Amino acid sequence: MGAMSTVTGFRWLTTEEQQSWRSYVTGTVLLQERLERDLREATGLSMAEYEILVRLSEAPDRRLRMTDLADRTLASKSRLSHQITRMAADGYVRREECLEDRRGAFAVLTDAGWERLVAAAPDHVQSVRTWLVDALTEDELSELGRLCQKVVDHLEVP
Amino acid sequence: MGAMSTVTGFRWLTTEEQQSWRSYVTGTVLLQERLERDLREATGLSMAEYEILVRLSEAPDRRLRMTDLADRTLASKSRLSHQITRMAADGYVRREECLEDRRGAFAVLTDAGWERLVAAAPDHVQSVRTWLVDALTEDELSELGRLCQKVVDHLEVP
DNA sequence: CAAGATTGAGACATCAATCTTG
DNA sequence: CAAGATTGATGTCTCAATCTTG
Repeated sequence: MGAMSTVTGFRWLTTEEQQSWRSYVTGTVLLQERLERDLREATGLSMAEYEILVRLSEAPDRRLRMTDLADRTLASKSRLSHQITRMAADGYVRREECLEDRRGAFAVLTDAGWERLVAAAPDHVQSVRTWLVDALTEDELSELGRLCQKVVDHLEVP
Repeated sequence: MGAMSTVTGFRWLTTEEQQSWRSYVTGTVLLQERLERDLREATGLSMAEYEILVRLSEAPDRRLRMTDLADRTLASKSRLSHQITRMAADGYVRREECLEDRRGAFAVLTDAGWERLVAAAPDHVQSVRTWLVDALTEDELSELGRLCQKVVDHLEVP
């Protein structure tokens, strides 16, 4: 497709940019799949479920408003609502109504959910360490974090 | 959860490692969603479809064996097969049998598929440029690519 | 039996519509 | 009307099972 640039004047990616972009896509996809698979095999949880358990466990009274939880887990309200329905059926969370704002709803971590998280966390952390942290030097990991944060900031500001 | 380390001796992530990991997750998820949405709105294609069109367009005779195409698009055989079924129904690709190995099958890019790719490519490249390339300096993008490639190599070798 | 590929069932995501309360 | 949240329909992914040929 690059040949078109001479005709249209459109700015394609340079060979080096393409290469970086390719490495980025491959790395993020493969790492994501590996972590997802590790977690699933070790604990039966998906990353989405794990993230929800973590966020609730960190919150005061282990409860968060649905919108708040959706923001923190990078999920849409719809996706989160379906997910919470499933996790409530499994007994890991429950819904509670919000008294201050009657439109609102809380998702609350149950004791079973807490136990599930405690049991799963070491496996997941080990997996992140094995496949990401140990793949890079300390400085490289910091730099990766910094670059990703730059991308985040650029996405949110423009 | 970090408090457990004193009891169990398990090695959790340090604050800095956690921060890098968080930025990484947020960045990759948000960028992925943004590019997916941009492409969908501009062209009606998903990234998965776009990737398939690209890989086929680059191949000799615009055709690839299913397994080969699956590898290049980082998809499972199953996912690719379903996807090709849908795209064939839309007229962008067609299946052809393999004469050398009768178990095999080719996916072949149709003219309509080629036209679809040509129409979509500038939008997608612009989107990648806007949200990733322009968010970083030239050196930073190279470094991001290098770090991701290190992760890929580490995943494949261990 | 292994490799290439497909299929169907069930899990999950997305999108638009809906309902309720501010 | 906007914001918080849920729902149902539809599309896509995963997993295990299957079929065919090497």
